[in-house]
This record gives sequence, structure tokens and C-alpha cells, in this order.
Amino acid sequence: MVATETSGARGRRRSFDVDEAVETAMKLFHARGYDAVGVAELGSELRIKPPSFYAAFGSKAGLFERALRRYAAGEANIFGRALADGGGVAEVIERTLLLAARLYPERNGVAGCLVLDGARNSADPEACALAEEMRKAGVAAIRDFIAGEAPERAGELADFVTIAMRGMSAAARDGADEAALTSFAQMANRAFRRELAAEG
Amino acid sequence: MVATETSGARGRRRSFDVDEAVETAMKLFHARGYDAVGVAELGSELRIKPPSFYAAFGSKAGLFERALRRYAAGEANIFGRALADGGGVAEVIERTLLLAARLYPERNGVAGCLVLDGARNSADPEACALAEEMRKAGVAAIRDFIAGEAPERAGELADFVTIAMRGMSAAARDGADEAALTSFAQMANRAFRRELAAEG
DNA sequence: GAGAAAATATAGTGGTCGCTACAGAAACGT
DNA sequence: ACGTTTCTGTAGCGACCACTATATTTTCTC
Repeated sequence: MVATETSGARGRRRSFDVDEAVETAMKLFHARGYDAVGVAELGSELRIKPPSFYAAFGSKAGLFERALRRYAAGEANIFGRALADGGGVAEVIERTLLLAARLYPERNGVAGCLVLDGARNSADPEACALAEEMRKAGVAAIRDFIAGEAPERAGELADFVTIAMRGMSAAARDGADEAALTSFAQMANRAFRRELAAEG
Repeated sequence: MVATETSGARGRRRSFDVDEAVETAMKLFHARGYDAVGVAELGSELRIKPPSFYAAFGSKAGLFERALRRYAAGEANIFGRALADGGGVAEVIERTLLLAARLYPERNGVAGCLVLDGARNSADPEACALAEEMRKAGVAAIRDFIAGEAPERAGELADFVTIAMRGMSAAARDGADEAALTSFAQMANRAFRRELAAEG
């Protein structure tokens, strides 16, 4: 053991790179879902033993929470990225949908959205609650943004977008490729623009 | 024990109602997903012991397959029901989407579609394969039906419908109510009609 | 009612689950 | 260099997983 690294964050020094471990765990959870990835496998992949695992993350759900936060803080924050490029509601939502279609298809065994599907059908209430919390935050952000232009219909328009994204995530996990998802995203986008233009 | 019932199907006589057991198992799988329901719980709910369980169904996946088939043969066969009421592609798809919005919201702990989400994130390849097979059959049926009016765009139009349904199923499992799903279904339906009318 | 056949119940298989007690090794402050 | 503290590795906790060997009870045949 040589490292003794903190790699950029507060917290105790550990003999392994915590951020790298979270990244690896994120991919595992994303690829197969929360329940299907066991602590034994995580320890083996992260090259750490159970006591170190629990000292660093507290519990399996604790690591899942860190993986979720890392996921949402990175390039997978689709709406955030679309929002950062500026423009009105129609433009931002279009980029959101198309970005999802580009990001969701399977790549290296990972498909869909970790927040939307990572804890789907999980038997662990804690993991379900963590994912639900992040889902709700995402939906609320989209709703609040849409409310800037269409306060009356912000709720149903945000629902339209987020349900469409759930569909794309599920379809990607079922094997849909980028072409199929992009075709869907374009239709959904045309629908959204028409709904946005129509008065409630 | 009194029953000794076959209740309408070929197969050995058993001391329990096999169809009723499949129905109960279907609800359990539907409510919590394949992996989260154990054979111990199934045996307890079905009031049968493990040996009877395996004599009747062969394996947990065997029971899941029967549950899936029963599901698809009943009122949950949304497209089949919409198709039976006749009409053109636009009418049938509209009924399909609206029926999903009416059927998917949580009722007695059961939400969404068993075929679409019952084996989501399952670690069992057999269960995943069974669900995938039924999903593909459903998509193919919708595609073939649409091809009667729009052979060029049948693939992408069927994808649009089935991805939208995956979104509704996932949203329902996330707690969406009938009003929210109906709103989505209506928007998706308007989008579908416009896409169907537009030449490819 | 006796014998054959079949479905049942009891009990337990090896394996994995998330998690932890304990003890040894490394890093730390002085 | 010493003692303290902190972390890590080995081993194993009880609980549950899907599944089954054995034996008993029930059912059917005649």
C-alpha cells in the first residue's frame, strides 16, 4: 500500500482513492441496479475489504448515495447541461431530450439513467428513497424552469418531459440504440413545442 | 385439505388451485419485481410448501413465466383490448395510450406493467429473457398493426408508442397518479396523430 | 380393504446477503 | 524509539436465497 490519498475532499485519509471507488461503484450500480450488486463484489472491484468499506461509506446504501450524487454532479446531469447552454424553454428541453437519447444507449454495459432506474424494483427502502429524492429534485428543477414561460402548464409539461425520459431510460436498458432513442426524442420534442405553443 | 382442483386446465391434480396461485404470484411479482419476491414468501402466500411449489412450477422462473402469460392474456393486454374495439391506427393507439394511463397507476400496491418492469434490474437471466421476449412480441404486434397504414414509418412510430408506455409504467411505479399519466397519454396521442399524418 | 402411486410436509442443502468482532499492521505525535 | 491511535485483513455473524432428499400422509386402483 502506497497511496494514502484523499484526492480532493475532506475526510479521513485512506489507503485507497475514495473518489475513484465511488466512480467504480457508480458504474456497477448503473450497469446492473442497486440490489444486483453485492457488497462482496464492490469490495472486490474496489480492492478494499469489508471493514474499510464500512469505515469509508457506512453502508451499501451510503455508497449508493455517494454514487448518485457523483452521477448527478457529472455529465449525466442532462437538464443541467442543456440549461447551461442557454436559450428558451423550447431550446433547453430539445437539448435535454436529444442529450438523453445520446447518453442513454448502452456503452460498456451501462445504459439508461442511474437516478431513474438504478433502484428500480429494489427491496431496500433506503436506496429507493435516495433515488426518489433525486428524481423529485430533477422533476422540480425542470418544472420551475418551464414555469418561467408557461406557469399554468408547467406541471404537466414537466411531467411530459420526465415521463418521456423515463421511457428512454427504460428502453435503453432494454437495448434500444441511439437511433431509436433519437427518433423518439425528436418526436417528443416536436410534441413538446406544440404543447408549449398551444394555450392551456 | 379438501379441494383437489384442476380449475380448468390440463395437468396433474393438486391440492391447491394452480390458477389462483399463479394469479397471486402475478400480483406479488407485479408489485415488487421478480427478484424482490422470494420463493419462501411465494410458498407462504400460496399456502404451499417448497416441494409442491417445484412440482407444480418447476422453478421460480417457471412460475414467473406462467404469471407473465396470465398477465398478457388478461385485461393487462392493453394493445389487444384497444385493437379489439376496432378503428384505424390513430384510434387504436389513442385507446392504447389512454388505457395504459388508466391501468398503470398504483392500485393495491400494484403499479405499471409487469412485462415492462417486472424483471427490471433482475439478476436472473432467465427472468430477464422471459420478459424481453414478451416485450418484443408486444412491440412487434404494434409495429405490424401500424404498418397497415404507415409501412414506412411503422418502426419508429411503434417505438414512439412503446417507449412512451415504458415511461408511463416507470412513472406509475414512481407514484404517478391517473391524472398525470392521462395528461401524458393525451400529449403523446396528439403527437402520434401528427406524426402519423405527416409524410415520412 | 389391501397395495400402488402420488402429492405432501419436515427438515436441511450449499451459497450469498449485508455487516461486524477481533486482532495485527501501519501511521502518527512526542 | 516509544506509546497511542487509526486503519486494515481474516474470519465469521445471523438471515435469507433458490432448491431438494427423505419420509409420511393422502389418494387412487382394484
